[in-house]
Amino acid sequence: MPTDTTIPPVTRFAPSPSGHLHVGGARTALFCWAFAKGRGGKFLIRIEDTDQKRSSDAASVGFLKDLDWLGIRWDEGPEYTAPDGTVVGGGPNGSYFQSERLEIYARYTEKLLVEGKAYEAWDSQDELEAMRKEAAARKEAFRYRFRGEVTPDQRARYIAEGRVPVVRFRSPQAAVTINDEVLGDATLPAGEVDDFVIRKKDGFPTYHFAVVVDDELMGVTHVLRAQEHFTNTAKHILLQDALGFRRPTYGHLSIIKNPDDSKMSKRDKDKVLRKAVKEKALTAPPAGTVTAEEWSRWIGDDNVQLDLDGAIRLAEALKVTLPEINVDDFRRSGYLPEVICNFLALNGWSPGHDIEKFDNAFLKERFSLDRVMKTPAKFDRVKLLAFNTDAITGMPPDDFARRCHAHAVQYRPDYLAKLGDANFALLMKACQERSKTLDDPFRSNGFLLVADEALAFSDDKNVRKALGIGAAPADGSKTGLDHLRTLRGVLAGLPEWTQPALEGAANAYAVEHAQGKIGSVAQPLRIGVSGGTVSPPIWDTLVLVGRDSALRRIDRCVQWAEGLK
RNA sequence: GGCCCCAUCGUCUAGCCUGGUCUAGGACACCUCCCUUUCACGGAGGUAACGAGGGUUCGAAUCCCUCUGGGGUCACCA
Repeated sequence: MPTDTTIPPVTRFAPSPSGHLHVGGARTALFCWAFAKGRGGKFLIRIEDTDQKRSSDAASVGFLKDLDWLGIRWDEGPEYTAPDGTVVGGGPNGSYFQSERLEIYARYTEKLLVEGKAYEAWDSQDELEAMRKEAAARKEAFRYRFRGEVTPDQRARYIAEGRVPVVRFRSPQAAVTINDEVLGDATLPAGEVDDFVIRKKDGFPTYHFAVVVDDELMGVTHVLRAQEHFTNTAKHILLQDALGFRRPTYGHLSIIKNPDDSKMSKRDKDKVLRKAVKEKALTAPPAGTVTAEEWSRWIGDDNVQLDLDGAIRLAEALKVTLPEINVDDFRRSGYLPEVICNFLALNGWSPGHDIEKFDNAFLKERFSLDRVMKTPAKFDRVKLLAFNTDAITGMPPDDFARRCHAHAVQYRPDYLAKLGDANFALLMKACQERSKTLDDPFRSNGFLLVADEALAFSDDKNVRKALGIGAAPADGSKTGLDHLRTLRGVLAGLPEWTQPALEGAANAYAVEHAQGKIGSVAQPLRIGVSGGTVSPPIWDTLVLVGRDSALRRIDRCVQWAEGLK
């Protein structure tokens, strides 16, 4: 069925309540948004909270913040006030929380009941289980079918027994053809769909029923959702026909996988931690990570997830890196929202013509269902990082500084407190071309934060080599440590502590004492003030650390290095 | 297991619908070299794929069949 381009499409993103937006969900939302907005249509959000076992408090719509951060805004849906004060959401189609639409579903359930297209079923869980087992024994797939009329007498008896019925849909035994704009048409043979439940014992509709009713009432024309729903679609089509509803156009999106081919999942963080715990054979939580109670609950059940803060603390203690799974994880790691969108879109869609870099405006303009991939994509974080690096190094310096500052306010307040405005600006200038994320200027320069007395010098191969420890030059020439010692005095006598002054002095020194090889004096200096062999350009680093601190640190370094011999 | 879907470099993909221009293109990763005060950036090269087998055709990555492999789904979860 070709897409009717004359009517502005309406799409929706309909997740179950969640505090965090998962990468896969983000892509679905992005595609829904791009498809509708690129065609003058509407994009709406609906919360599928018909499972009472899942909490649905305010935190359940935390993912709206992530969506907004990505630059995806909805025309209708839950209300949300963006950081810039804009109020998003609302709309004429009633509550966008399914749990608040119960009377609507009841009306349609009643209609089907009256028309004989649905019926009450009184089976208990145990009885259903027995039927399933029986079918399994016969090596058949279990499909629930109408089990005969229940007489008023029987009904009264069931009620007296305290049974509560569910309502099941009397599925027509007909082949169902699903028209899918991504996968193409597929026909399920007659009898594949059983008499599934549409109203649960607790009175709530099942997902299948609520979805069909809401999509009709909200005027949804295109349903773009994860491929796991593909088979469900037959149920929805049958229901739409029975209710006299319009059939939306479908498009089923492939899942996103981890590099190891497993499905990308919220549990991946815990998986990494469990593996580390097992490898280290830990039997108790490291101090300051999680409580003993949380630990035992978590260890005892693979389905239990640690809360984010606890997981982060544990990861630090175990020295493992948690995989980024949620949009917010990537935000925290310093990825740019426009890059996330770009990359996400590339996982499953391509504009062709070897175009890879584009923004949401382009995506909106060019997105079409016929170019959506049918195959699952592996989420390649390395390529994402490369994209992020390109975006960051290509950014106007002022933008970089501004966005890093915003990032620091959120996630690195300690740097803001420690560095003054001038030094913050200098750090930005020194770091942009070597940063892959907005977080890199902070994450890789921890030495700026520590007290001089607390700076740890790392005893590794590169440090030893640069300082000439353990392997003094055979020709008797000076070691890095010798240079550092002498240079300390030179620098201490400098009239001013600026990059040109420092560079000039060090260069003059190198020409005179190190065959002009600036590297042999720069590295020892770097180790002296940063504790290691990696830092921003040395002259900037020296200024950032400051004269007094730099000299103190060099003294400590010399002392430390002498102790090594 | 039943049913449905899918299959191009290690990865994301272009090409497939409308067979020849594909000795299969791009990007990330990887390797080599260059640049370099560290790290990173950058520059120049390079390795690398049509899952297998049958057809159809003058000609197939492109069309058909089989096999193999992968995914999804079979809940009073969504």
